[in-house]
Amino acid sequence: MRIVVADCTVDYEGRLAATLSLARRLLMVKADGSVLVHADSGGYKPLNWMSAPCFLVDYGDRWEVTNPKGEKLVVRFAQILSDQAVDLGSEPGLAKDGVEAHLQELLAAHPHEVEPGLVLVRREHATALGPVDLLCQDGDGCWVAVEVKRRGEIAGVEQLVRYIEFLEREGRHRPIRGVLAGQKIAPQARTLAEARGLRWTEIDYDRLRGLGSGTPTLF
Amino acid sequence: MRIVVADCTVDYEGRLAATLSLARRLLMVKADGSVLVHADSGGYKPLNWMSAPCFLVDYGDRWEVTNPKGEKLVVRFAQILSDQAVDLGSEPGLAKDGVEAHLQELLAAHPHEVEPGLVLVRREHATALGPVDLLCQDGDGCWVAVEVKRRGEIAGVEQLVRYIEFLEREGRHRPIRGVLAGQKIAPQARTLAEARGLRWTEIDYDRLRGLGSGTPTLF
DNA sequence: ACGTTGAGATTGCCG
DNA sequence: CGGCAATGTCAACGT
Repeated sequence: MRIVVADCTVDYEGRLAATLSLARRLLMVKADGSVLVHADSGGYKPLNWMSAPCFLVDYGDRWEVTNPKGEKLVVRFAQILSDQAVDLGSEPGLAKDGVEAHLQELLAAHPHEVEPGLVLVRREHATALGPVDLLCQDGDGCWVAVEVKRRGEIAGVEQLVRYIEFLEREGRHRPIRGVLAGQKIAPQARTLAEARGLRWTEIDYDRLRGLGSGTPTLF
Repeated sequence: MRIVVADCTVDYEGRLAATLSLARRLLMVKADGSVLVHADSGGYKPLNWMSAPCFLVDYGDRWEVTNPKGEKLVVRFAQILSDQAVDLGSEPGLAKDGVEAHLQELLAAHPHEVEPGLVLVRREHATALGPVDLLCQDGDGCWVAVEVKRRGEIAGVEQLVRYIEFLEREGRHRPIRGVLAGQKIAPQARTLAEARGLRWTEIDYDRLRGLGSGTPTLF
């Protein structure tokens, strides 16, 4: 990686056009060729960047970075204050815990947390439109399709509607109704779900995690 | 800004839990307190980070970064190879051109570019499901809801369907039909739009920009 | 190879 | 201030 601190202007032309006027900034050139332009604030996103694969030509007073899609980033230097090269080696990678997959796993183990009386029949039930997260049955034998989202939004409701429509039409799981389950369900998603005749429910992830991922103890 | 190159491990606990095993990485501490952990590849996004507002305590062999929401990032150092402080000053800011807002503005000024004979009645017409980008009428007095997208995809079609349904049911704008307008309309979006009885049209942004944003000259 | 989906987002707008 | 949508997403996964 190459780390440069410099007074510069930056111009990007590609998906849109974006310009940075003269100021002091941090530039990173990663081993894969990608270029990042960072200011001293503004969160984790660079002001401007070019993602790999791309090609950098260093003219000394400016960099021209292009990629195969025809996008172009030009950095013009007024003054270079620091220019440092370091070899970082390879990255062993990031391990994550607590994403949607975990929520789905926990709800699969505890379907009654979605709705009392619910029994899991199949997880990731395949349809032509994609997999239904949890396919269940309630105490009356009615099928229940559960869509699990970390955060439930309108797109999740639409997705669930498509599954329900498909399963209704396909005929082997009738009657069927749908439930959107998530840590948070957005107000507009609630409104749309209700308008579409679907239930929604907010799940307490911490409580659920406390129940464990195995079969719950009965006594 | 403080720029550190070091062999380290990183642990994050917050919205989720994420762990990085020992490797050489670039750490940035911005003036607003935010911390970024970058590898030598992987696009513009850091492996791990903590956004401002947050608070860093430097114990020499480790950093503990916390924020008011109770999230925590811990960096443990095995070896620090470089530690550099630079003053970047303030950032004059990024100027963008060519995003969805521009396209909508231009189409509001030139609705006939969406469809000949179209007249704009209201921009950003509010409904309970969200604002309709352009509410127009055609030469026959039929209402036309126009959804503007930089890139038209399936979600845009679904969005337009919801608006049409709502406006139909609500009754004050009947009859009504819908048009999806964008610089590019994805093949799947075209298919779905047609299946749903909606029109779609691709807009030549450069040509539209040439027409200007004011009222078009008649003669 | 391409389409789909999820993600610790961030910003701006508007109610 | 909160809800909501857009963003030059990006990466992983499945067909």
